[in-house]
Amino acid sequence: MQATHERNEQSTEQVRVLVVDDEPNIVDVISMALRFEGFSVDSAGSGADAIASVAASKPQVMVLDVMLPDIDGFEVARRLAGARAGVPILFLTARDGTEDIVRGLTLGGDDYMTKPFSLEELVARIRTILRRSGLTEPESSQLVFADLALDEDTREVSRGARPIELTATEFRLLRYLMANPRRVLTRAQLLDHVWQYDFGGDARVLETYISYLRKKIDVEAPALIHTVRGVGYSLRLPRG
Amino acid sequence: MQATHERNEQSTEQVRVLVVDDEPNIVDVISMALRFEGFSVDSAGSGADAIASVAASKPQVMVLDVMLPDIDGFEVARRLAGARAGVPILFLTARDGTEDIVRGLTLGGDDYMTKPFSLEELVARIRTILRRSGLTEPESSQLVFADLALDEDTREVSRGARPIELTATEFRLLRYLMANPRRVLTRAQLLDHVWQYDFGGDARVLETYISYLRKKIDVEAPALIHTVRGVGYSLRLPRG
DNA sequence: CGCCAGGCTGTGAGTTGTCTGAGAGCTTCC
DNA sequence: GGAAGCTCTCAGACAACTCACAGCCTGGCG
Repeated sequence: MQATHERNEQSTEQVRVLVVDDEPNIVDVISMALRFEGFSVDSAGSGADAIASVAASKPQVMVLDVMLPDIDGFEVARRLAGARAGVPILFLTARDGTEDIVRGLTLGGDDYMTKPFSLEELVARIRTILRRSGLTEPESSQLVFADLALDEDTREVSRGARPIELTATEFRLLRYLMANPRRVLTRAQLLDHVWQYDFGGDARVLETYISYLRKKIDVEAPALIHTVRGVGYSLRLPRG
Repeated sequence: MQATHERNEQSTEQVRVLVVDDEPNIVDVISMALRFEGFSVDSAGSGADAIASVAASKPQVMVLDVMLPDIDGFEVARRLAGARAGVPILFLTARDGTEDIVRGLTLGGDDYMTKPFSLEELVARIRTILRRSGLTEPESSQLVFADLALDEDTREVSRGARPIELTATEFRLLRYLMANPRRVLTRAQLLDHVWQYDFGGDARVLETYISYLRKKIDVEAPALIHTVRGVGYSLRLPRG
C-alpha cells in the first residue's frame, strides 16, 4: 500500500538494495515496499544467485535470508566478506535458535530481524544501517512533529519536556504516523506497515493501539492523533 | 458517468488501465467512468484473460476483482508477480472475510476497495496509485477553486482561512464538484459518482447533502454551489 | 397573481464506526 | 519457574453518520 516519498529524495542517486530470499512472496513484498520508499531493488532466490548479484550490481546494502536452499546466509556473508568490503547486511531469520547465531555476526554495520516483521520496521532498519555506514547523507534520526519528538536510534520519545515510554508496537505505530505527518493514513495502510506482514487477525487491534498512544501522548496537551471516521487516522495539529 | 477531462492531460500518453471482473455490468460501469476520465481502458472477464491481457497490452495499473470464475484475483496477482514488475493493482473485494486476506497483499503500490464503492472513490484511488508509483507527473493532491481548497491526502478542506470539517459523503461530493468546476453536473451524474453504484435509495439524499455542504461552505461568503433548476448543480463563482 | 413542480431543510430513526476496559495467552526476564 | 509486561481479542457503550420523510419555500409559467 502506498508508502510515501516524503523522505526519499536520495540526493542524486538511488540507493541500491539486494534482497535475497527463496520465498518469492517475501521477495515481492520487500521489493515493492523498498521501491516505494525510493530504493533501487534487485533480488536473488538463492545463495549462489546472491553472490553473483553482488558482483554484478554492487548493492549498497543487502537484505539476506539466513535459510536458503543452497548456501545459507551466514556462508554467503562469509564468502562475500573479502569482496563485499563493508557492504552491510540485514539478516532475516526465523524465530528460533539461529537468532543467537546471527547476533554474533551482526557486528560491523550489520543487523538482523526475525520473521515475520513489519515493513515499517524493515524500512527503518535499512535507513539506520545506511546512516550508520555513511552511505546516505546522515539524515537525522529524529522525527519531530509539533512538540512531539521521536528518535529512531535511541528510541526515545517525548512530548514537550515530558519523556514517554512506548512499547514496541506503539513505537512502530507512532513512527509511521510521524513519518507521514498530516496525511490521513488508512486503516489498511497502518495495518500493512505497522503489523507483521502475515498479520491476519482482528483489525481492531489498531484501535486499541491508537487508544494506548492517545493515553500516553494526547493527555494534557492538544490532541495530535485524529480520527478520520470511515478512513483512518492522521497526525495533525488541532485546526482552528 | 460522464466525467471530465479537466485533470487528465496525461502529458503526452494516456495511462492504460486493465479492468478485470466477471460481471459485465461492473466492467462496463468502471470502464465508462475511467474512459471519461481520460484513461485508456482494456478489460477481461476471467483470470486467464487477465493474464493474457497484461502480456498483450502492458497496462500501467489494474483494477482486479478477487472473485473470478477461474483463477482468483490473488492467484492472478501472484502469477503476474514476476512478470508485472511493479504494475500496481487495485483489488476489488466483497465486504466479507476476504477483506483481511487482501490487506496482506496490498503492500507495494497496491490498494483495495470493498464492493460496492462509488466511482468517485475508485477514480481517486487510481489517481493516488499512479501518483505514488510515479507513473504520472506527481500532480498535486490539492484541488482548488476560488478560495476553496481540498487536499486529497490530508483530507483537509478550507474556505479562505477557515478550516472546514466534512463527513465522508460530504467529502466525496465536494471532491467531485471541485474536480469538475463550472460544469453543471446532473443529478444522475452526482448520484452515480458519489454514491455506491448500487445505491437504490431516495434520490433526494443528494439535496440533503448539498444542503449540508452549503451550510459548511457557503455561509458568510459568496455562494459557490449553485442550483441549476431541472438539471443539477454546479460549482462556480457568482456571476456579476 | 396564483399555482405547481422542483428544491430546501429540520427532525429523527436506524445503522455503522469507534473507543475503551477487562482479560487471556505469550514471551521475556529475573 | 514465577512475575511482569506485552499483544491481541472481545464486548458493551457511545457517538457520528446516512438516509427518509414531511412540510415549507421558491422560481417559473400560465
